[in-house]
Amino acid sequence: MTKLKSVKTPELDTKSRILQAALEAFSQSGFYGTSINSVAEAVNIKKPSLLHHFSSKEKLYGAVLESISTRLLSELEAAMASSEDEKQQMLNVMDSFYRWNKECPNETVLLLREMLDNPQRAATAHNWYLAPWLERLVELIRRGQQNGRFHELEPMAFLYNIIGAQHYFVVSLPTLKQILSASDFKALLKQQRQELKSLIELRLFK
Amino acid sequence: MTKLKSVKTPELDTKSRILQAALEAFSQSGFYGTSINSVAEAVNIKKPSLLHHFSSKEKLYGAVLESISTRLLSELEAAMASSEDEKQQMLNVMDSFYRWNKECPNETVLLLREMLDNPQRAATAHNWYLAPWLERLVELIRRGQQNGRFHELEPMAFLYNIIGAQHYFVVSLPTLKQILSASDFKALLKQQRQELKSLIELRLFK
DNA sequence: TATTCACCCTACCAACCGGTAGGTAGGCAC
DNA sequence: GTGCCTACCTACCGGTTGGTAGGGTGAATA
Repeated sequence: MTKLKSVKTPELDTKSRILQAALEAFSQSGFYGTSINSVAEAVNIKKPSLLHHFSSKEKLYGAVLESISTRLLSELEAAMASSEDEKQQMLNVMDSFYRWNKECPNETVLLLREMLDNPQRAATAHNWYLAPWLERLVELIRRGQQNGRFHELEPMAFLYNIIGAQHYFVVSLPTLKQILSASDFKALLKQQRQELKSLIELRLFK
Repeated sequence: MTKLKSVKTPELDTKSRILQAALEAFSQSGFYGTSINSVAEAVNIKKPSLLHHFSSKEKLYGAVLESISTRLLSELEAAMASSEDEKQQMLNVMDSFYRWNKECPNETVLLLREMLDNPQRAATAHNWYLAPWLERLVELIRRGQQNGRFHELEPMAFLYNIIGAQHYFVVSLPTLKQILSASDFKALLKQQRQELKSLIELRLFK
C-alpha cells in the first residue's frame, strides 16, 4: 500500500480533512485498494477515531460520492443560468465541465471508478452523476434544433461522444504526462481543448 | 465478494482457463477487489493449484495484461494492412478498434482500470496499450494531410478525442444498459457509432 | 521397474482487513 | 462539584488475504 501524503490544511475540521483524504485515496486506489487505516494516517488520527466520524468504510465512501455529486450539480446550475443563447449556453456548460475536470481530477477519476466498480449502483436512476448533465444538454440541443440554430442529429449520441472524449482525456492525463515531454504535454492540453471545441462547432452549430 | 460463474470451456487447458477467468475477474472488480481464490474457484481448482501455474497474483495480472496487449497489436497490424487508401485505412482501423471494444469489453475495461490504478506502469514507454495505435494513426493522418485528402489539424489531439469517446462509451455501457430501456439502449448503440463516424468524416476528410 | 515431473491437493502461516470494546481527556451545563 | 458530551486513544476480535510446505497421483521417460 502506498503511503498517502498527509493533508496539510489545518484550518479545516477533522471531518472535512477525512473526506478530503478519502477522496484522494479512493480515487488513486479504488474502494478495495484503500484501507481506512491509511486514510486515518493521512489525517494523523487512528482508525477508530475515523470510524467515530464515519461509522463504516461504505459510509465514508458514500459521503465522498455525495459531496462530489452535490458540487457537480451546483456547477451545472450555474453554467445553465449564464446565458440565454443556445450556442453560448452549450459552450458554457462544456466549459464548466472542463473546468471541473481540470480543477478536480480526483473527483473525475473517482466517478469513473464508481461506474466501473459498481455499474448497477452508479446507475440507480437519478443518482447517476452524468444524468442531469445529459438531460439538460439534450433539452438544450433540442431547443436549438427547433430554433434552427443546431444541426439535426441525435443529441444523446453526440453528447456522449463529446463528454466521453473529455472525460477519457482527463483520466489519462497522468499516463500522458509520463509519456510526453513537458512541452508536448502542455501543447496537447491546449490542442485537445481546441479540437473538442472545433468538433462541437463543426458538427452541432449551424 | 461476488462469486464468479465458472468458465465452461473444457476444451482449453487449465492455464488458459485461469487466464480467461482472471480477465473477467480483474475487469469486473479490479486488482485489489479480486482474490486469487475466487479465480481458482471459477476454474474448479484450489488456490495453490492456481499458484502452481502463476507464481503470484502480480504475475497472473501481468500475464492477463500481456495477452491482451499482444492480441490488440495483432489486431492493429491486420487493420493497417487492409487498404492503401488513407480514408479507407482510417475507417478500417477505427472499425477494428470498435470491433475489439464490442467483442472484448472485459479487455477494454481492464486496460482502462490499469491506467487508473497504475499510471506510471501503464505508461512504461512502449508498453502502453494505446501507444502503437496512436503512433500508426498519427502517421496515417500526416500522410493524408500531405496528400491533401485530410484537413489540417493536430493529429494527436483529434485522435485522442475520437478514441477516448469510443473507449468511454464502451466502459459506460453496463451503466447505460441499466438506465435505458432495451430499445433505447440498442438505438443508442447504433447512433453513437454513426455519430462517431460522422465526426471523423466531417472533421478529418476533405 | 525405477524415476521424474506436472498437476492438484490439504493444512497452515503471518499480515492485514473492517469493525468493536472500553477507557481517557477536556469542554460545557447545571 | 456531578453529569454528559465529543473526540480520540489502546487493545482486541473474527475473518480474509496472498503465499508456503509438503504429500499424493498418474502419465511419461529412462
